Amino acid sequence: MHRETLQRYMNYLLLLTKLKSEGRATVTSDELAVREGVTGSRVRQDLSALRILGKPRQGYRIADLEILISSMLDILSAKPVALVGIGNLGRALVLSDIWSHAGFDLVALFDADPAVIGTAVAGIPVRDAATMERFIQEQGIESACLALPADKAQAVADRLVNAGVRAFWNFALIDLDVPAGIIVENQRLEQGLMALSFRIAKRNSDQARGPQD
Amino acid sequence: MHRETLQRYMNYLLLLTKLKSEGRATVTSDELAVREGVTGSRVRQDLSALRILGKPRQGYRIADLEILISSMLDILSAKPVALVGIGNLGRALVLSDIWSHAGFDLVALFDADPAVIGTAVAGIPVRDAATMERFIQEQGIESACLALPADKAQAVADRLVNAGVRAFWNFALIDLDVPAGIIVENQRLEQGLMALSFRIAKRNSDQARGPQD
DNA sequence: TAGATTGTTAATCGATTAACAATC
DNA sequence: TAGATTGTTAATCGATTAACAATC
Repeated sequence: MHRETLQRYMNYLLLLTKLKSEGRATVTSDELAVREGVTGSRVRQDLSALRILGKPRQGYRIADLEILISSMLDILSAKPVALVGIGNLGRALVLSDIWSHAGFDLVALFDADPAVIGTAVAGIPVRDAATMERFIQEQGIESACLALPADKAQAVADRLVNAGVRAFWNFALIDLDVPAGIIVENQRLEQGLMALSFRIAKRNSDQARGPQD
Repeated sequence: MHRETLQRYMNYLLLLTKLKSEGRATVTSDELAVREGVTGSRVRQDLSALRILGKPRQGYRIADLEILISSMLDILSAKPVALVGIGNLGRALVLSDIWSHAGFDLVALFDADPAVIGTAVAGIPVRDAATMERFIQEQGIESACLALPADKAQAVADRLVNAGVRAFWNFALIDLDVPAGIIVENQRLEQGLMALSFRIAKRNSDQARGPQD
């Protein structure tokens, strides 16, 4: 599946939650389309691909859509995940409520700093990174979030792969080198900011040229 | 410009930095293509669109590429930007080195919590959010990063727009309502994690079915 | 019933790849 | 020179839109 398509499904889900909070029970393809900047045709094809059926004159049932898109994304289950690196970013992530929304259950925190080992964040104890492999193996944890500096990420990733981790959510600005079959989802904050820079430059030059062009 | 294309330019830039650190001075379109998972043809078209010229048998000069892609993204200048919300996420962002890499200069921090007002992060003083509008106006700041809870983001965005801010990097999980011409770049951490969930589910089902399919 | 909206096929559009003469 | 690689045009491919019969 194309990344744009996946993005679209996630945006549908976001819109559905909003519509539901407004008390709506059904939604038409054109409504979703307008908010997503695409045609109703595209939406109907997306939903059709998921075997979701609507009814003429009524549209689609929001509750059905939510369940089917969620199950496609596999965010209804709760996959155990460990987070390594209890710095400011790590803490922010631990304290957020994104884990359950995205189909994960944050079960373990690790850091190498004696000052934070033994403390707890959001009720989850911070364990000594030296004990990482053993815990990961015993618990059968297959996903990990790396909230570490770039110079430490590769070494930690190597250890985690050896312990059985098969999927990473990586915040370090580095291309991790992992064996085939291991998934790395890079969260490059820098790129969001660069994209903003580009969009500002483009808007300013467009406005300078005038709207006729 | 399509979002995928913009992404590609940013990835080229990342690869160039890496190649330069390895002592390379030139790079061919096929080299960039392989690392980006695209054909040399696509790379040559991307670079051609930027009026970047290579030389047969040698490829492109890395130094030239870096400057031209950077100037297209407008990350060579230093646009002043303010950050609102000195929580864990805000601190992590302030302490990162992404601002200058992406063409921004972080010049002001704001928070409403008396406990942090008057303190400093990375040498930058945290100001009272009550004085936000005045400072933004006086300094002519046109960009802002929102590292706030979703329920406070809209109100702060409204105030900032009134004070002259015309571009937002938004971490709050909310669709900001802003006037036409104001740019909002949403950094949805949740979506990265959902994408990981989907990729894991897909890999696991692919492996279960076997590689023949 | 009448008509709004679906589900699906065909048409369009744009992005990507292929091809190859030009050239360093 | 010979040949690797560019720059660019044509071909292909896939995503998006348009169209419309089916239907609730």
